[in-house]
Amino acid sequence: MSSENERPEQGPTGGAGEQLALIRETVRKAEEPRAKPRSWRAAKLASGLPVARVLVDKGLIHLDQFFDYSVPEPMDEQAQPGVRVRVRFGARVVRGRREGGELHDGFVVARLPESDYRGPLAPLAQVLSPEPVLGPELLRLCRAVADRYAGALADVVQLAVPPRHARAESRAVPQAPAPPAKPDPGSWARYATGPGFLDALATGANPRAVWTALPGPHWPDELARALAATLASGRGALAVLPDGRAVARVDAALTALLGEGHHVVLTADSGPEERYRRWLAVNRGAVRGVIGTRAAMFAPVADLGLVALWDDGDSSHAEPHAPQPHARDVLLLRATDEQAAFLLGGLSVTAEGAQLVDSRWALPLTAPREQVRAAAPLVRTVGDGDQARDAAARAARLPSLAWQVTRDALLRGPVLVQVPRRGYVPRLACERCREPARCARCAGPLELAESGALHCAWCGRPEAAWHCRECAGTRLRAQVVGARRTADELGRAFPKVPVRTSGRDAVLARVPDQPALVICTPGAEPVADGGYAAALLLDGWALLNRPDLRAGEEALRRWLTAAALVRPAAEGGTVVVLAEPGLRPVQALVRWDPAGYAVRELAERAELGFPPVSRMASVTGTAAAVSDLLENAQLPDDTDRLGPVPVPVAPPGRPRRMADPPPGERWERMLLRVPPGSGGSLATALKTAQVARMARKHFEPVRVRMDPPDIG
DNA sequence: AGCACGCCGACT
DNA sequence: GTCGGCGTGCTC
Repeated sequence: MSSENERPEQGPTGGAGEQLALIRETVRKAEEPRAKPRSWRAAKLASGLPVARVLVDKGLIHLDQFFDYSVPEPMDEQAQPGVRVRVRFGARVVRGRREGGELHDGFVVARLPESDYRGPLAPLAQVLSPEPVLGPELLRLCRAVADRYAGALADVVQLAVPPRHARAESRAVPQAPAPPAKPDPGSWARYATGPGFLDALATGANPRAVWTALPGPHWPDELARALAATLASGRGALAVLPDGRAVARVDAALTALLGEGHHVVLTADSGPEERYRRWLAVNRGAVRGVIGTRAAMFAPVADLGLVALWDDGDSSHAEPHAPQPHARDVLLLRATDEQAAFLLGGLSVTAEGAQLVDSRWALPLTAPREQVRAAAPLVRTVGDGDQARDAAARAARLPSLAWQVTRDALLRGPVLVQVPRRGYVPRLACERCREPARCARCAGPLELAESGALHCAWCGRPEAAWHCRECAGTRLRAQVVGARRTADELGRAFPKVPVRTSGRDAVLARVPDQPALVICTPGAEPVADGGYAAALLLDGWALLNRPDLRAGEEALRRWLTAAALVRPAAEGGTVVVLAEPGLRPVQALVRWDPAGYAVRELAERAELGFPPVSRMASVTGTAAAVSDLLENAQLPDDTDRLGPVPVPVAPPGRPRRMADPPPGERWERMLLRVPPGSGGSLATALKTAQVARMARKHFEPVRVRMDPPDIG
């Protein structure tokens, strides 16, 4: 959209002099040193479509407007829709004399015969490159994502189009290979509708499925076969995975299936030039298969036939940059808009996945029960009350069952031990009565430092002599212990067994098929060649006690991820989870029924009016700013307003984040909730009100966020 | 956002 | 007279 200013047309005030400065640069660049036009319009312009509509990268992006520029004749051919350009922006009249503004980067979004802007158009300053990097299809996707998230188009474009690298552009890309042959179903045969799904992809149809993958090592190959089947139809295929290790596994599987040349990998760790080179190969249509991490969700695959997303519950699928689009939503938009097949796969199922099935938008792609039984390990639970009788088990802080399983399994292969990540360590509590340990001064939660010293997590005050307020007990209970301590203690308990760790800063991809204790935090589990003999899931208490809507779903997801690396029960594979057996996520793990869990989770959320059945938005800022925005927003009639609640300030020690109020300011947050189907109008209303606020120059900031992730 | 305009009161 | 507060409008 261009602005619709109805200002009276500016007359030819001031004559040639005032425009001269403005056109000088363009004229020089266009190598027309003699041109002396009396106005911008009079410059030698492209004859057919002399106007370029431009998305200007910086400045005013909140207003989400395009700006029209004239196209100097020498740029006519190159200034096609999608190319990067430089324009002068912010020009103004200073004492009756126009001064050219700053140079900004932008993208041509359209060429037009004329502009609806009633004023003189400035010329494009430069075509940076003739490469059409923001083609009509990608632009439409960015627009749809911006609308869905009440965000600005330019913000989304910045996520979708990688930074330019001139050297990569100058290199030719190889010719696109002929479509490969249709792959065999392989282990898809284990799923009732698996081979049929591949057939549909290969014949050019657009099936949509929510796939509950069987545990074990086969899912990367199965995902690769779905991509290959789509490529066999002559169409493009895109798969988004949560991290580089998962990408590497699918890449290896697809390369084994098709060889080189049919696909590229788009991840951050290939470096900016190489990544841009691959992205260009996709954009130019030379490669039709893409496997990548989050940013690849925007990959401009030509003639897209399939979008696939693996493990949509993983938090890395949520883009951290504004407007924080989620890969699942972006791919859903693409499947609908670009009429592609859709495959949402994972070892677990999110409530969102269950909703796609519930609404009949997608079909479930699951294996029959006997296949699940054949592939899954035996899962045993250990409740909180079980005490270790064995002295060695006590020393390792393990219940006897966990101890026995570990000892037996270590004779047959590696044992995976999943421990909570730092930061997930729950609060300390009184050993006797379980009352949470609180700071005597500010009632903040107490924390145990690595040194063993006790201090308050809010005010930082060291606590030298804690005693329980309820029962006057003096002993604390650390419900879970950190990775390092667990590693130390297990190592001492099994002195002949090597201990390996895999965590945030040093993630192991694989471990060999030999007895070893493999200690890891959730998400960093190495794959064991031949499968683990057993797994201990020690973080149940920590995962399930978080005050989060998704705590149960997330706990189950992490357990399934670890447990799926264990050998099937028939081969002795055993999983021990330390959590109360009566809890729903624990039962779902024991029965290995992630889809059933998700269905119940969805039903419960529907009943409580929670997302994803209802849609929500959060509005954060000072009380005055929040109420101003909401008063002026045309919210849907059935909007439910929850709050406001005060936004907590950043605790001392933690660096201030964007979502934290600035020091000394008090922010509050309103939650808005709408019934199913009204999410779009809620986003539109908030966006419109936000734009109006900006234009009115009320610039006390208000943060608008669709689908906020952290609702309690 | 960022910057120049203009309309007000207080000053050399 | 003239300097400078900040409220307002504009950017193709």
